[in-house]
Amino acid sequence: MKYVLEKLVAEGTITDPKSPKGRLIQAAARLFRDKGYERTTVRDLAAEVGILSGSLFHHFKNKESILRAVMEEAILLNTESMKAALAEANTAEERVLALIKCELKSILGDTGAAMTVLVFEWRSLNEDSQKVILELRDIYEQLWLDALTEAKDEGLVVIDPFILRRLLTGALSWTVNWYDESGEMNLDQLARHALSLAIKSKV
Amino acid sequence: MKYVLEKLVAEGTITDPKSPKGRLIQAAARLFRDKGYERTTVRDLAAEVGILSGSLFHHFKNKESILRAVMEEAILLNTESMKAALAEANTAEERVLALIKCELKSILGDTGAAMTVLVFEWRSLNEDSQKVILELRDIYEQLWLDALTEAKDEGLVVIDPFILRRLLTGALSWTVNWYDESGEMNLDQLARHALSLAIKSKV
Amino acid sequence: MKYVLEKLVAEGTITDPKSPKGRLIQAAARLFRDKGYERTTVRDLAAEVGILSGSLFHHFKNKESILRAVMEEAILLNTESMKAALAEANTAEERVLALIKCELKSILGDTGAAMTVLVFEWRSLNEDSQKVILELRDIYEQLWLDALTEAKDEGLVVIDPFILRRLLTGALSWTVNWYDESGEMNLDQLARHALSLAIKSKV
Amino acid sequence: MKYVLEKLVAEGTITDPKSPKGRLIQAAARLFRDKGYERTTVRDLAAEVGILSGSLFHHFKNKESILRAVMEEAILLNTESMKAALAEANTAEERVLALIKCELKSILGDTGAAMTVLVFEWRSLNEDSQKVILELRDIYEQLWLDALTEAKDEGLVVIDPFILRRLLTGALSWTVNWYDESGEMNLDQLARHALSLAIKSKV
DNA sequence: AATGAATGAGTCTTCATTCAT
DNA sequence: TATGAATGAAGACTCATTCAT
Repeated sequence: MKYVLEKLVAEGTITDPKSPKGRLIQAAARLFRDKGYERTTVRDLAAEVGILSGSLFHHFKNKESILRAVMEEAILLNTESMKAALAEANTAEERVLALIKCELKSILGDTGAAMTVLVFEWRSLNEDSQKVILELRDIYEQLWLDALTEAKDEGLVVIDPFILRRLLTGALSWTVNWYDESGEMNLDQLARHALSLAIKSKV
Repeated sequence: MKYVLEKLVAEGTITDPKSPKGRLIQAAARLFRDKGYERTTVRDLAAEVGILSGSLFHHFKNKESILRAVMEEAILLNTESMKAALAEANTAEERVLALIKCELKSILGDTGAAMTVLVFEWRSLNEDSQKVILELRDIYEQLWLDALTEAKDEGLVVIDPFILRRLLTGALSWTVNWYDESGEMNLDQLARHALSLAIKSKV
Repeated sequence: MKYVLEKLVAEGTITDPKSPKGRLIQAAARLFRDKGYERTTVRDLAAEVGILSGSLFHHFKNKESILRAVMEEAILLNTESMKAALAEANTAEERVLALIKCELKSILGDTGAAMTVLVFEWRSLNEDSQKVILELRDIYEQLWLDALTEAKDEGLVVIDPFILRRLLTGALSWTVNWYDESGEMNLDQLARHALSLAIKSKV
Repeated sequence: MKYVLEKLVAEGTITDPKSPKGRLIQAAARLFRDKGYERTTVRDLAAEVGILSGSLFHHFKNKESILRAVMEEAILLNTESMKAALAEANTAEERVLALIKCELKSILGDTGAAMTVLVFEWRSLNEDSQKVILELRDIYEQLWLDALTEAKDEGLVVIDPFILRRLLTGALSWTVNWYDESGEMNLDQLARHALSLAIKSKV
């Protein structure tokens, strides 16, 4: 899975997380999640990576473009991760489970901060940025819709895939507010619980 | 159901929505949802109810206390509505459905803006306010837990009620982002879809 | 000495300190001294006498006129007290001592707050008010100058009465910052110390 | 005497009066004296040194810290000046005279505005700042007390040095309200008049 | 006389952004 | 690239004053 990140960095699709700019994006994701975009000052951001606020504007045009980068790179990375995971799954049910796991990982793992920001700070994006992110989001969502439609065709799912996806989106993204990875339920188990909501399988 | 609101107003538990202060709370809920708490200025709030910004501070100590009132009154009202709905349900399954309907109404109906604010602007609340709201929230959540535990005992639910509630919380609150009441699915149908995720009934 | 106050109240020269308006003036003197004129709000003033801020403006045209009343009445009262004290003194030295005592009483006694305000909040007075107070002050100061000039003529004082008065003004008014009436030095002793600075007598 | 200032600037104890920050402190002293701390806006301050109000907060955390700097630097400078003056005096009487001259210079000369502010705006300082200034003041006052005690021991002074100092403090600081350096009495003569109040010498 | 909601100008302070070095 | 002083618009909040009741 690490390959995905490396590949995207090599391609130039996303910023190397070890570069100054990459570290800034990561710090921003964390700060925006913890304090909110509006309450995070460019001074906070700069301090987090050890530069002064003025220097930030050598990397980004303005504050909003940092927010956009946070969101953009998170989606790009997670879309690619999903494709990789789907490629290794063999049945419809496996594919849905793979997507659930992948989404949970993106929400609860390294890109968690960015994913939370994606949900919570959407309004802070200007219209142009929203449009760009929305397009990326569509690609991502299409992977889900394809898998759920397949499951429906096989009788694993009873309700409309479109509605199911939306109920699942909420259920999964909300986990960030309660799931504790150091608790007794691991991420795989959580994924199976979620799957049990979505699918009537023999599990 | 209107009785619930009237009763609470009469008690003095929540502000009369037709009073200046009540209209301010409603306007604030809408504005905070649409623009975010930080991006909403006190001038915006005042303009919305036709007063000047300084006059706001006759009703509320500061901006944050408006946010708190929005959240507080929404929870109080919805808790009471839930109790009323539960009182009319006769079986465990009916009770779960009643709760789902009630929560959907609170999210998609009149208090929808306030409920969204409750989720999205939590961080803008100071610690004291958070504590107060958290206590109100506990009362509300206990109603859910009781109903789901009962359903589990009757074999209608397979996963831990605690986890189920949390998955449902996410699924239901997310509806605000996609459900269109003027579409072909009415709120009752949406509630039944959601119920089908939670419960293995003969439905 | 109480007669002086009663006489002035009876004449209508100063406000009865037991009337609402009179209590307001006294409260204002205290508040203006303790917090400063600017930092004292009309709400503070109103609260101190148990009314609401709006009601204040039935007694006084505006905040500044309260300040002016505080100063005006303090000078009027103290001027009258001085005249009474001078009338009872028989020698030049006694007269100077009488003035010192009288001024110390005005600074350290009931009108102390007002006298402090007179010194510290002078700039908060508008030009017209300043002119009015200045005229009252001139009358008061003439009493001093007459007594010191007489003492000079008798050889009790060596330096220019004008300069001496000014040095004394500072020395006496500053006592408000350090003199403690519950300490071991009483006001009479303090007055004699001050006299010893001013006069070369056989004391 | 100029050496004292230069030394303190070199040490970093006080701000260079020619630096932007130093000019701000001087302008603040003047403005605070003339209009009062509360009535002086940060815009006034900024305008006085030719910057915009926002830029002020690069030099000072807030308005109050400007007030504190005004007071702090004035005391530090005057304490040092006093030490230098004392070092050049040879008798007890000379030392008292040196202190009087020094204090008059501080009140009527370059630091006059700051010294006035020190007296008149004390209440506008927050508790912490008051504590800091009070400690500096103690050092300064000890120099006075030592000199007066010595004079008392030599029989030049009859009253308690502590009380004498306080009477003198008032007399000297009040000069700011009346002494006119362009008048016929120069500062040396004024100092001798003040000395004559304090000391029974052969003068 | 008293009330108290409303006014609206004014305050300090914050902060993204710029730019000469 | 980095700095950091300066900008200037905008924000929350305060407060003396007014006025209908």
